[in-house]
Amino acid sequence: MKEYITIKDLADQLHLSVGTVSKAFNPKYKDISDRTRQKILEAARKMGYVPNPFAQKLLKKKTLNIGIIVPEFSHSYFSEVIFSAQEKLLENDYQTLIMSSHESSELERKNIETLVNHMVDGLIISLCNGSLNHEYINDVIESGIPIVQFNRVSKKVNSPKVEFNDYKWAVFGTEHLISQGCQNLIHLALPRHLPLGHQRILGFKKALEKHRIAHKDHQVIEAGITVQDGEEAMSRYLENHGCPDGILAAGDPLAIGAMKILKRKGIAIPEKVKVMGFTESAMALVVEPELSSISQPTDQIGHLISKFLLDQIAGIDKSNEHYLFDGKLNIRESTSCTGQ
Amino acid sequence: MKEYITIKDLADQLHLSVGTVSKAFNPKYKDISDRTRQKILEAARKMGYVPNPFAQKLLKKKTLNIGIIVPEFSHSYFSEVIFSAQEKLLENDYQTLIMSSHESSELERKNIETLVNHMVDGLIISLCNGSLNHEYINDVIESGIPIVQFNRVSKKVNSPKVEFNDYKWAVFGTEHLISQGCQNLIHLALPRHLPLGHQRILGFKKALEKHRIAHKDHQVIEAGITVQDGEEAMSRYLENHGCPDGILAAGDPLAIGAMKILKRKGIAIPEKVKVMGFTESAMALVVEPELSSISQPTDQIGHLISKFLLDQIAGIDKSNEHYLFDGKLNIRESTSCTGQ
DNA sequence: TTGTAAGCGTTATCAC
DNA sequence: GTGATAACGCTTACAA
Repeated sequence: MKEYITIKDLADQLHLSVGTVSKAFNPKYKDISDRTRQKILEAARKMGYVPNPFAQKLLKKKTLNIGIIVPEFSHSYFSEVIFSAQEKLLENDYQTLIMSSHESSELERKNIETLVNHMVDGLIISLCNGSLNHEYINDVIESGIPIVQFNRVSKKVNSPKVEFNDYKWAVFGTEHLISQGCQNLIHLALPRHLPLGHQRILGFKKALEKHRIAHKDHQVIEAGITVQDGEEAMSRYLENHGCPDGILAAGDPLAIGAMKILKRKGIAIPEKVKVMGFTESAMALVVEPELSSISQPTDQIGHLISKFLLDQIAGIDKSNEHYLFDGKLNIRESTSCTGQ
Repeated sequence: MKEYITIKDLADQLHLSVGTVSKAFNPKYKDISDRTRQKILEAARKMGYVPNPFAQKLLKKKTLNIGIIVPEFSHSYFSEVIFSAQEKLLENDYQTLIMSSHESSELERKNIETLVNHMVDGLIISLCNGSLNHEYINDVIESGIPIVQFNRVSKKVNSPKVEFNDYKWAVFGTEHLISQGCQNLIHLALPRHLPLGHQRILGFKKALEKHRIAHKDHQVIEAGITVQDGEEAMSRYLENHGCPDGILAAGDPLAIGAMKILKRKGIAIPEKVKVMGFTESAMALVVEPELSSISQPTDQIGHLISKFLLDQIAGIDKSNEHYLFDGKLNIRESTSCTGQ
């Protein structure tokens, strides 16, 4: 066990009282001579003094910890947002406790409980697929722990929300496909209970209507999340309805799954069918042909969720905030014949 | 700010002293009647009492915090190891503080300082590329904070080490290529100062020697880490030395970069050249042809590093441990003509 | 300008 | 069996 220098050690060394030494570290105390302050700071540096954060946390009744819960962090979207949030929080002297629910509502609940038990002053959360914890989370907020939701949010939870403008960018993505000549489009959608998936569906339909392209219900397929989900949905669709000429996937993994099946069947991308991803990941540049996708400003998202949470903690109410970020359409080979 | 129930609240409520209440929660105190203990536990449950961990940490001089520093966590290898380590540590009542050095020696140093100042009881670390912190880390250990190294370790740091058996599996990987008929092999290596990269180089050479395949120095190329590094190295090699018939890349990204260039030049994989990755990532299944690679048991790695650290904290010396994990050779299309 | 002392929520050592 | 009290390291109002 490491032995740390305490304020008392410093005080003894310098023949001062602990009170005086403590004040030296806090600029708000002007009632201390510059000379003693310098002497104390100097000695502290030399002896390697660091204040005991637990004593501070105990006294101040603030944990200076923030919990972040995400459904998974193998996907780079979440690791990027986490890194950026952590950076911002650290600047404000907050430590970050990161947990993953692994898309399990139960584990999500356990994680929240762990963090709420005195560990954190606030919580940043992206709900897992099929989360049943709305009420519990509202209780947590009620009890005095502010929460910020991002990415996968629930309207039932009364907190600031940070999302991507899924509707708008689903329109843009679809319109890009249309502009490339697609007329028989499908949308590989996320599980229906994810609101962000719903917005993408609405955006897809809106674009079709705007361009007066008739469409039927079966053109929106509730596929899932993973590469495998994409494969299965694509296979099923091909069997039942033949080949579309444009696909808007609600996520890169879905798009990649679909591409696997198409390539296996010898259907040329982008000549016969154009494919568009969503929430760009590193994989977009690895598949062949390279996948057009919509990138999200993970850096800005991380900073904003931190800011909202810090505001809430400071008593500035942001619970009605609902910020929608814009992204970028990255056109690559999978949607542009000319790009070939 | 959330208001928590304290031991004092419980004591007042039950007309008992704080001392008695405290003892009720710790089974080692037998000098308390079963009836009062039950009464206390009951009341605690009802009122939602949870002990304040900061008061405990302060008193016990144990923080029950562990720091984990990795060079990046967008790569799934690290997120998997972290998740598994966190799971094991949580079982033992330890919280995890996760930080990323983003392959920067400076940020790595700052992260270590942050964690040390937050008085973590121990540190798990995978060094960044080009880390200059050996001495500082040894000082940290010297000061009484145990450290466990994994994946990217340095011999100069005196701590338990957990690695993959890079040498052995580089031999296996290379032999697989040879068994598929390759005779003109190259190795796309990691930066030279990474010991794990060095082991893979030695393994590659060993396999060639064992099978009496002549080779020259230029067949081992210090490429880097990223997809782009792989592209550049491959381009350069093709220009200067023509096309090899087998490539062992020291990482999936390098392999994928090389494949991009080969495909662009119209060189058929696996017919003309076979490509093998290392430390399998999700990308292996996304590229085309699917990439043969060597997978690592991230779960077991996470558990073992946690165990080593907990042992060190408990005073059981493991500083001379150097565990080498074995992996699995996953053969896919990129190395098997028949698989086509 | 500096020192004193109470208190944050626990645990553990003694009395009673 | 239970209660009082000191201690962990720090901050802060108040006294000197």
